[in-house]
Amino acid sequence: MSFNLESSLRNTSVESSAVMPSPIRRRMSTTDRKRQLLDGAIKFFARHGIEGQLRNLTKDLGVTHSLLYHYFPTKDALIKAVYEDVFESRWKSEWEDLLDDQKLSPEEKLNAFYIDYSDTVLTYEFVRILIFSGLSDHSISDRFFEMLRSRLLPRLIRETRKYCDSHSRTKPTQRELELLMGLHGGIFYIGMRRWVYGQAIYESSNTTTDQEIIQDRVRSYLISAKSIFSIK
Amino acid sequence: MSFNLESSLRNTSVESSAVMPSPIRRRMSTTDRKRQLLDGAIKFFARHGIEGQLRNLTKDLGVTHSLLYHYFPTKDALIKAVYEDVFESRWKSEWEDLLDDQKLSPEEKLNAFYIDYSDTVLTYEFVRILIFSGLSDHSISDRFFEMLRSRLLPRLIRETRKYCDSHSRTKPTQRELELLMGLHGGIFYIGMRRWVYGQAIYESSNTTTDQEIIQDRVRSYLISAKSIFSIK
DNA sequence: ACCATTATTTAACTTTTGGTCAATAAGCCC
DNA sequence: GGGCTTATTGACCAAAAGTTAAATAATGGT
Repeated sequence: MSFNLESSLRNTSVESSAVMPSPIRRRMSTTDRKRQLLDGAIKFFARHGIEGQLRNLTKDLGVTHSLLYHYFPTKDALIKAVYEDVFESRWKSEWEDLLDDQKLSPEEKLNAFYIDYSDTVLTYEFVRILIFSGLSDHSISDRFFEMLRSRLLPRLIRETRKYCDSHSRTKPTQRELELLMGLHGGIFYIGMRRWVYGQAIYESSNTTTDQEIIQDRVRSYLISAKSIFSIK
Repeated sequence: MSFNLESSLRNTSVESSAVMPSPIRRRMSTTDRKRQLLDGAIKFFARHGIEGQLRNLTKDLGVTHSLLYHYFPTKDALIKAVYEDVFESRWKSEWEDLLDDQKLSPEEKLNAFYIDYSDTVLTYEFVRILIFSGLSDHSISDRFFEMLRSRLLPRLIRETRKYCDSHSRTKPTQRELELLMGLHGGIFYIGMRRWVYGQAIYESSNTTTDQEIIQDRVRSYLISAKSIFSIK
């Protein structure tokens, strides 16, 4: 219906005038390109949210936005793929093995676990995408927390009890879980401050590292757990 | 250019056929309507993010989206007004007085403060809007954390030191601040779980309340602070 | 070196959406 | 009750943004 004359003129005149040597059209293998688009989408949606425009996403990658539709039928499908990928690539089954390791003390386990957990989970992409998901449809956040709840929390409580000289095998109480969530949330909050609120957590001159912070907090958690739960 | 015939037909036929008695046009005072629109916008943006469509926002309120432009010149102005309002209405200057109160012990102060802080800050609207702001432009989140950093954290550290039998007036160390942020983040995480991840924190059958959780965590924080900082 | 395949682009269409404005009518004052 | 003010609407516009289809051109196989 509408001619859209001006916009056609603007597009061609500004960017790709007939004189310019047209950029070489690179043709990649299906799998490589799909991977590249997915990685780009992860980075892009992490920054701009899932409402980010596909045209901008592909502009960063040097391809047309139409190309997306060769690999993903709709924007929703792309977002879903992003969620899947970011979730799959971050969750480590080794965490369970680590927490079950017989040779480590409870404190060593918690330290090792939360240090590695922070390294893999508290990244720009993951933190932001997890929160974007939570704010909209919960699609990954639900899965993530289900894994946490069923596979990690019981082990963490078990180790906490061990530290407190208790070997009870009863179901974790609400109070135990909440104290643990205090630690867990406090650690996740490091990622929030850094990647959501944009705070530089500590000055570069300072030698404090994430590791030291986490070790302090784990120690703090265990000490107080002992103090609170050991007293009958 | 385009007639848009179908859509006109669809709109009128579904909703407001000529036979229907046209809904009475209610005329409110400027201040009342503005307040109502602002409140609606807060709720709406908290749920859908600032990318939510104005037409949907006003549909919930039973008015046309054009009416918004009678009160707010642009969408950005509305968002800014939402940010202002939600921020202004939540920050309590009494918190500083409370933490300076001479008659309370450090533990009582921290408990009272974090219980009230949770009640006012850890609401659906505030938590989500703060995070939406952080994810996009930081406009309120920066202001909020600046208030926190300059007015609350020093007082909280001072009380922590008092609890640890130290009356040092030196600038809070990174380590002290990080331990405190562990508590603070752990408490904010309660709101995250509830309003972002959509988790019911504890079963209704359970009698554990937010108050008890917070008291546990404050106690845990103080105990471990004493244990970590008192040992020379 | 050519051909077939298909990755990639160009150009369109459609719907959505922020924003404008003249027309309408609710409430208030006399 | 009539008229004035202005809150409210409805129709509209233009740009944004998702989606599609035909045209183009890399690449690999023969």
